Amino acid sequence: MSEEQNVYDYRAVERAWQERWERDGVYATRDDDPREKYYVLEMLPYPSGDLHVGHAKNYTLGDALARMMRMRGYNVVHPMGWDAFGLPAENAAIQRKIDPETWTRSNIANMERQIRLMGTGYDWSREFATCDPEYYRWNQWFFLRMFEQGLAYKREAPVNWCPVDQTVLANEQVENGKCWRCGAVVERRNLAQWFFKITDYADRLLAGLDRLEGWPERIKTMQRNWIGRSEGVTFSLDVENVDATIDVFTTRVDTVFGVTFVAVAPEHPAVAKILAKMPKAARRVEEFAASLRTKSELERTQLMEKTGVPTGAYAINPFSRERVPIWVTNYVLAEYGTGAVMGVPAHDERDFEFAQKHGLPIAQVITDLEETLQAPLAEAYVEDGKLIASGEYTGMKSGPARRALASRLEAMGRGKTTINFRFRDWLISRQRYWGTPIPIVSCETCGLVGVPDDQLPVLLPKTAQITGQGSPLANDPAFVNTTCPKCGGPAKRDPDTMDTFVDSSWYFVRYLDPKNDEAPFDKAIASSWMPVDQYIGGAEHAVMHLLYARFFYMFLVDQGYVEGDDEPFTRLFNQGTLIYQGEKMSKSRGNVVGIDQTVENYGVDAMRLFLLKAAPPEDTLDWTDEGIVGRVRFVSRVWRACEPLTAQARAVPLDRLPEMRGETQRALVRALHVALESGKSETETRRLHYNVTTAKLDELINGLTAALREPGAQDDPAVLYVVHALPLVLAPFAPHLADELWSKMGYATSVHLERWLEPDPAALAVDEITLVVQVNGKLRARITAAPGIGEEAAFALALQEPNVTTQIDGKQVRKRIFVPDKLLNIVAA
RNA sequence: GGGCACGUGGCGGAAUCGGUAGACGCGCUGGAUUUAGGUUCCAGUGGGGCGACCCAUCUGAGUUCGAGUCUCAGCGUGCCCACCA
Repeated sequence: MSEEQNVYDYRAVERAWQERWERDGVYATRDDDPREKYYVLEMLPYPSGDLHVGHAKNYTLGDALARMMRMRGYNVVHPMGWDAFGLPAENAAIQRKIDPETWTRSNIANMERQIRLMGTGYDWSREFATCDPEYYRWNQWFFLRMFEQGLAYKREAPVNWCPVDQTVLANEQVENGKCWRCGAVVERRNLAQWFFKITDYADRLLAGLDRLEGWPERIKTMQRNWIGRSEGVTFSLDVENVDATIDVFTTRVDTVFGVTFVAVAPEHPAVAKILAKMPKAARRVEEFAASLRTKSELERTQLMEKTGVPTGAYAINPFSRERVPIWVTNYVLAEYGTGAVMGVPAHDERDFEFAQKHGLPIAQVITDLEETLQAPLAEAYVEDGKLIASGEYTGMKSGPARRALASRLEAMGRGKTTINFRFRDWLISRQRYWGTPIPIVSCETCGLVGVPDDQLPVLLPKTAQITGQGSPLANDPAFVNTTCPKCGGPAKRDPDTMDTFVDSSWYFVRYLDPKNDEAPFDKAIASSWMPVDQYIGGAEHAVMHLLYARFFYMFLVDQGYVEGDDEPFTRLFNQGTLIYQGEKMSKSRGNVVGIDQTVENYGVDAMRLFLLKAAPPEDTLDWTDEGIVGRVRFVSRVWRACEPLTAQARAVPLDRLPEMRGETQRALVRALHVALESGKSETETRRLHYNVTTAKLDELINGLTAALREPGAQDDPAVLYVVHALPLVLAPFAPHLADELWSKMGYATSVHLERWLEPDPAALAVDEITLVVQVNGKLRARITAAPGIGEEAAFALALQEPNVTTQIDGKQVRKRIFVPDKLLNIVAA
């Protein structure tokens, strides 16, 4: 056979194996498999249209892990589906007059084709799209269960409104005051909306993080910051001559003697009562409030100076009995704490700035322990310290003073210790079409009534007009007008749809029983597979999806739908993003490298190997068109080295080490076992640094190529042993090449159903080691010795090295540090 | 402004425990094969020096027999949060 004919035809080989895997159901998973379960999951993709190599990076890592775990003897489930609801489909409908469903389904078809093209080993029998009525029916069903529990509720509140997308947004979906989707500046509006009471789970969501040892620390930190727990006290201040009290929350009650004003949000309920008694102030306060109402949250918080107007009323400090003015301000948020704060300019930066601007007194009541602080303060002193000018509490340190003052407030019946959270309930209603309809009917006599379970799903109406003007469901009388399930009278359907993050909050359980039409999933089946052992996805979901899904799953466990731990994702791996031409690869930047072209030009296995090899998976990866060439070379080298020997190789058994004639053979077999060891340890430690394992594969192929140059190599048992084993070690990373070689050896079943070889300590052992000799910590010689050489013998050998003797000549050996098989350090002076 | 992470050749990166810095790949240089180009194979490739050697992991201190790795300070980069009382 000439060299030219032995070219690896990756296009034909890869296509053939993908078809065969599909036909033979190689990646289908059974519930009754007795092996230990392992659930690998990549975050559900949104079907935007086309995959690029950034997606491929994500799926390749999950696939390599799934294949590795399967070969290590686990019953692996590795499903895939589609996060199919969402705004882009609706925007396509507005711009191109395409039905959102048609647009979405065709994107799914294309992306599924591309994922199959990548040879990723999913169990496609579990696939679904969240826009399937068979799926979103159960969103509605869970919504109703939450509604019954009071965990889903409707209330009017100031909410984030995106003027471009014409819908409200959850707090988590507002980034720097702008819409996470379109970037428009978000407005505040008072609207009646549906919420999930995620704040009921605040403590559990926090406590659970401490148990998630397999999560990146930074994601846990982000969730902790987002939840934002703070301990303090809430107490009430009387308002002079007005029948109202103002509650304030503070973490620094030790500064309470320094209160020189009270600041309230314009929306605070006490404001109206005060203005009724203060007609002179009413006009300026109302004007001020009106000027704020039209401002976006962004302008109100970030771009504006701290400002406010006095109400003319005074509050009484419960400790000092001092009268302090009540101001309406722009920097106190109605939605956080009590919507009012005690103003302590001396010890809070915001209050300091506000007091300076409005000429309010600054009363220092905390000093540093050395008492070096001089009044007047140039800036707020916000550290803990020692109380001064604080009545009977003067002289106490901040910590004890906080406890003493809190007890006193409780004794006075004026306050209590409080835990406050920064995050709010999850706003889940959207004034858009392409989502799960909220299964609630509003009846004039019965109020809000849940749609009965046997009438689910509430289907998205095909009749709705999607124009971008107003809410499509609200504008569709055929959908809205209905009868009340309770009294039968005329009623209206809720015109909103659910945030698509509801869809992705429990999909990972549905995969386990995807065809169930009597329940969202079978309890026993779901409980046997959950939790997800390894979840893989980007860090952009740290405080959205990953928080919502944890909350949702806690609810599922509480209600007994699933049994077991209430954390759904045991381990989380955050993939790094992909960089191309100096920028993050994305469709909107127009710098994407497509899957189809890459696979056509280089082959799937080369693409996978490059994505695994170029950087550790958590790092950002630079895609280079030159870099992948190295992997194409690797694939060809494997093929040229192994293919001619496939017929003979199978005769050399893999259950024991082969005959090894010399050091070349020992080194070659060792290189195989080093690669096996690397793959095993990267998987077991969950570090997943297969970039290192692929480097070991390079060394193995370099060794094999070198060994094949020696005469008689074609019949060398060590060479044939390595060739025989190679498909097994390649399988997780280059699955097509591995199966092709395996089948050429005469095996009838896929290599992916075989066991990964255990690295053999005997193969890894070396018969000589290099011992580093240092003098005073500096490298002076390397000596070759047998493993396990003793300190005295090593020292004797070291003294024969001229570089060592020169260095210690005329000095006294003070000390010797000996690390067996590694190093001898001679300390001489 | 706060928090977290990171800083190693021309480039991506390796060094999992404090113990040979730069594995492996890309690129580059030279050679063999080839009519030529490409492919493939071989050798070389951090800097300095003829040399035994010296210098080198952002900068500066420190701990240690020994520091890319630990500590402190500074500089730089990235990400997240940002009037949260």
